[in-house]
Amino acid sequence: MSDASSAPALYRWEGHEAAKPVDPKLEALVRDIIGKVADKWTMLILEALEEHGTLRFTDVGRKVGDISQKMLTKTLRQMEADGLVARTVHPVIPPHVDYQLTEMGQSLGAAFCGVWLWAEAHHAAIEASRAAFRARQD
Amino acid sequence: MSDASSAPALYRWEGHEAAKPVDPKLEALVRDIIGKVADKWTMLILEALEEHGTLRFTDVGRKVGDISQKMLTKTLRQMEADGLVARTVHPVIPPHVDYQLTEMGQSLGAAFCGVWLWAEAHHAAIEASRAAFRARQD
DNA sequence: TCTCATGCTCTCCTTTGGAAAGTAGGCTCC
DNA sequence: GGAGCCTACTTTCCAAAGGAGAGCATGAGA
Repeated sequence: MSDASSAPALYRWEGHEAAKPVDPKLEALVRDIIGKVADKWTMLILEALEEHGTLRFTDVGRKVGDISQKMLTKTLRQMEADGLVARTVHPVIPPHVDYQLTEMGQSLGAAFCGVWLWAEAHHAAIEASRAAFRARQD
Repeated sequence: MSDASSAPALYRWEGHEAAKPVDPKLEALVRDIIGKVADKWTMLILEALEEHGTLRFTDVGRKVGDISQKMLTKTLRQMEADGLVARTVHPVIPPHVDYQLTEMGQSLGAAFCGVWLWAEAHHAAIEASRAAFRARQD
């Protein structure tokens, strides 16, 4: 992905576009996916569904924690559109909607597993870094 | 942090609480780390530094792409505070500042590697899902 | 003297996200 | 028979996050 080899590589900040020898479509798409997927709520919902299997709307919110209904709706919709979760509506009164991970959602959950493990493994080091950084600021 | 005296914040919407056998402190901390780390810009910067080694401020911005200087500064500062990147200031004129991943940053990059691979492997399926979802909406 | 280079910082304005109230509609309880 | 109730949203209003672009410091070179 090194574009420094032959491209002038001008600043995006100044209105130019960097010439990239990589397929720009794929690049943009992967970037878009990362932008959607590397989201706090997406990760948290993914984890909740991975852990509990099938959940109803309110239960997802409960497992995730401090999420507003708006973001819960929006994120679930986005995940549904991307094929990460399956949404099953039972046409009963009162409404009953189930959410569960698709196969693709499960594979993404597996991919994120390493990040969770990393967070659990390094939280002490991170706290130490933050304290040191704070001290350094004075 | 946890508003309930002895349980993590659950059932925020209705003010109830559910018994979770997990340590709420660790839970909150890991959640905080995920909230910081599961960020579009953090991931993109991490990837840029992982791929190119040491980069200067403007180069990071160039490699990342469409990032505002404000977010670049803010995200780099956050990553520095968390011990993910090392910031080296060479006191020359004009200013010269280098950024590179710490060991911890590299390990996080490795943890995220699976997500990048996932994104590259599933982008076609995601696009198909989106198209199908869009069609379903009509 | 004037400009440039670099790593920020500041200001202004748009977009995003949170809190809470509203909605649909069959069902139960009085 | 009508007053809620239940659940999955939706809407409204407001605060916070984020983007665009200009400004700043400061010595070197033109």
